[in-house]
Amino acid sequence: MPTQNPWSALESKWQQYWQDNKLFYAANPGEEGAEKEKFYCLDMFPYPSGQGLHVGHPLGYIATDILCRYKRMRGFNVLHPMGWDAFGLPAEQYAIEQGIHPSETTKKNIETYKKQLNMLGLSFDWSRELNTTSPSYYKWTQWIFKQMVKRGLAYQAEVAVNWCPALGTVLANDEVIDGKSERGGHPVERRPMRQWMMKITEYADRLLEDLDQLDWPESTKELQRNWIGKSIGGRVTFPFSPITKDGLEVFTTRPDTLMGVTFMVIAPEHSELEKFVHADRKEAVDSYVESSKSKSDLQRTDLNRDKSGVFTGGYVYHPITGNKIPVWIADYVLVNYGTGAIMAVPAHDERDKEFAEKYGLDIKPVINDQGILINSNWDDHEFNGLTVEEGKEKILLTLENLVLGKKETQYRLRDWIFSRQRYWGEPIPVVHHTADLSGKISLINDQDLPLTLPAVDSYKPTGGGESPLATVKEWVECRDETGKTGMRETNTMPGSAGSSWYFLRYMDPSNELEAWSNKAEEYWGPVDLYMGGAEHAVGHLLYARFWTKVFFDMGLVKHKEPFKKLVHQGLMQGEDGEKMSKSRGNVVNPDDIISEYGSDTFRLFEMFLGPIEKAKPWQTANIEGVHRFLSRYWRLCVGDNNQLSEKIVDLPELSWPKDFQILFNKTIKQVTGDIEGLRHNTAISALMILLNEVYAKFPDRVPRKFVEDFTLLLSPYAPHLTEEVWSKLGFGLSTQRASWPEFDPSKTQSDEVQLAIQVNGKLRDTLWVSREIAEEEVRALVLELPKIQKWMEGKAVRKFIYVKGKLVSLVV
RNA sequence: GCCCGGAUGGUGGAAUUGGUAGACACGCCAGACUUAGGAUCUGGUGCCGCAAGGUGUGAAGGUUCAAAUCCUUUUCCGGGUACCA
Repeated sequence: MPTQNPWSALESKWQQYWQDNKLFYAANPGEEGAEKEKFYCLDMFPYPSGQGLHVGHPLGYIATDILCRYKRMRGFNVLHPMGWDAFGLPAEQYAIEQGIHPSETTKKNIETYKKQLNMLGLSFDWSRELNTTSPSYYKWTQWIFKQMVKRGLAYQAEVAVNWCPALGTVLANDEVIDGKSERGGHPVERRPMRQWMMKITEYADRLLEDLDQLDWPESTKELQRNWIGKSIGGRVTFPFSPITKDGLEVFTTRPDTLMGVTFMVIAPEHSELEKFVHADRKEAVDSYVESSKSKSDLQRTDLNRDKSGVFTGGYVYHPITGNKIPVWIADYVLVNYGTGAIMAVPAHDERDKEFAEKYGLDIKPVINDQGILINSNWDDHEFNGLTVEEGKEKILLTLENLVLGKKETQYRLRDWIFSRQRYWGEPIPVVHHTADLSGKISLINDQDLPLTLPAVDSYKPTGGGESPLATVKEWVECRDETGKTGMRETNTMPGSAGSSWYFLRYMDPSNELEAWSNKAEEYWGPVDLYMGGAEHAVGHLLYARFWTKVFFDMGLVKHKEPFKKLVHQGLMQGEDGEKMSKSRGNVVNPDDIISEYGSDTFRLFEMFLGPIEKAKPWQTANIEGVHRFLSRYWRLCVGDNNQLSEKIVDLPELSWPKDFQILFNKTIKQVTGDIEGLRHNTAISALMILLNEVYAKFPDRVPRKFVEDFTLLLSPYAPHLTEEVWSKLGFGLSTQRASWPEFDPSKTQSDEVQLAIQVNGKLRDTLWVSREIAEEEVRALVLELPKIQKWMEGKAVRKFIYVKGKLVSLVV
């Protein structure tokens, strides 16, 4: 039989007390408390799924909660809110599986989540709770969409999209993994469709540049840099005839290799393909185009290294030499990057080389091993002897003078596909005035927002690429303000719409738009610490940065970046070291752990497992350690009669043993630094050492001052037990209203230190000395040590190294 | 393939950023108190060795008086990305 949580009654008591007394309320500008320095600490809000929380979810919440509780004690005005990201595919699929309307399942799931979070004693300001699916919230998501349209940043386009037949919707690039849907792992194909798009590419440069000023994990910044994928190079025209200036345009990052071009390759989908195809090659080209069309993206990548292509029969002319260059088509060239065509330099590009070798095309080296241009002179154009960098510069300049080239920058980043053919999302506030949806549109008036999602029975995808909303006739057909009839847009917004601005919404929980441009954002922004999973490194985190920059340009916010510091909590694996999942059967439910050990033990244990950002396996067996520690603390403070222990007496700090005074001050220093750096595992270990030492040094009488300070140090970690002890100590207010303990810097290290004595790099002895001892004195003492003399036997000291307070190293 | 990150006892992890490797815990061993203990307390615990001592941070080299930490090569694991010209 598992033991029952011995502290369950006091846990609920204090959780209630905190809520009743608004202990975690964040003061807005103008309110009492707002004159304090602000600290905005945000956890990525959860997706309330049907499964509830597993022990991995709270990891980040607990870590930030500890920091927030500490910051309040340090006198900060702390904003620590929580909300629900509930629109989108997962919620809808869950609803379809269960046969219940998504609004109902969402409501139920949120209740479960909230109950579970509250059980953990997390200090959220629930007065600011938000929900992306509530009309009062998505009213503003729709309003933002309108601003995007007005600024030309949201537009419609017929684009090749990631269409997932099984899900019946398009997916954003970051929702597609290995050619399969992130949700469910269904196959995804490319298909042209009318979509709403967000012009994130217009902000590519700023999104890239501003990364430098962010206190984010370097790996995440690098991921975003790669995703944006900026390439600097040039656009070069290979003319159709030796005398014309129009021709096949290519993008290259290596203009220095221009003289090594031996053939051209265009993508099978290239729009100017017909211009190159020679009559006797038509059949071969057509069949190649056809075969690559039938290949899905997945097949194309599966085929991987094996390149294929055919000669078109057509030629273009080299912009400098005027030589004829054959034009091929091959599907290793992508139609949606650059110009969809490349100049092939098989001598200096692996892919071109592979292709040239397969089809017997010329290979002409133009750069030697030292990175110097060779074979690159033609007439009065002399490029030989230049370095690669000089070559890029000079060749591009030459092309510019010939009107056959110019500098150009390309990005890998694509515009954000902003529509989904789904029911469970924010309706797009647009009315179409033409039947084919490709003509005039109007935006729905601000006073008519929110445009609410109709309550319908059939929210399942239609399968034909249309949103289920299209079947709701009475909703689709509408009139605009002039009385003209129109048809509402039936696509909805993607799941990442609501999460791209929610951090701003918490700053002012009122429903007024003015809330934004006012002091609230100026005061609270940006988020000081953002905690969440690394899986959002390029999706959510990039979209949120993009919108923030747009808001900045609109004058709605004063900060260009939403999240100053970012930390990813590591993955909590199952006991088997595998990812926790229902199918593996290795999911641990926090409710079970809490009912057995209590939430303080649970909090402490999750933090004690290791560094917050590291992936680590859950180990229920190890929980005993922190539970014992808390029990020892409890027994020290509270007697069997449930009153404050009689052992606790007034004993001035100066009467404590000297080494304990040192340890006491040292521990305050370390715990303080560790909390600020989110090194909760080592902070807990320091607290354990201190408590062990109290048991050793004060078996009969425990100094009251120690109990008070220790209780405060422990309070961010174990808030329930410490509140109880704090009140038993006679304090009327919560530990959250007390000041964080100070340490005496002069007492954080002892005067006596143990030196390590090494002979020829090996540890041979140790020696206790005063910290400030002179080197000469150390030398004399060391040379007299019997063990050291034994190791020196007759040898002379060649070198004597003394590192103050640390060690002595002798070379003999 | 490319780009990041990691590898320390039986286990989770420490290590003042080049200075006594293994803190703190779990587990294990021994003991104390107990009718009893899966409660509590005390001691021990990297490996080899009775000991002196040797050896040891994925592997192999190197720099240094001194390397888990810096450099080179390499293996394995995790994450990202994939023909981006």
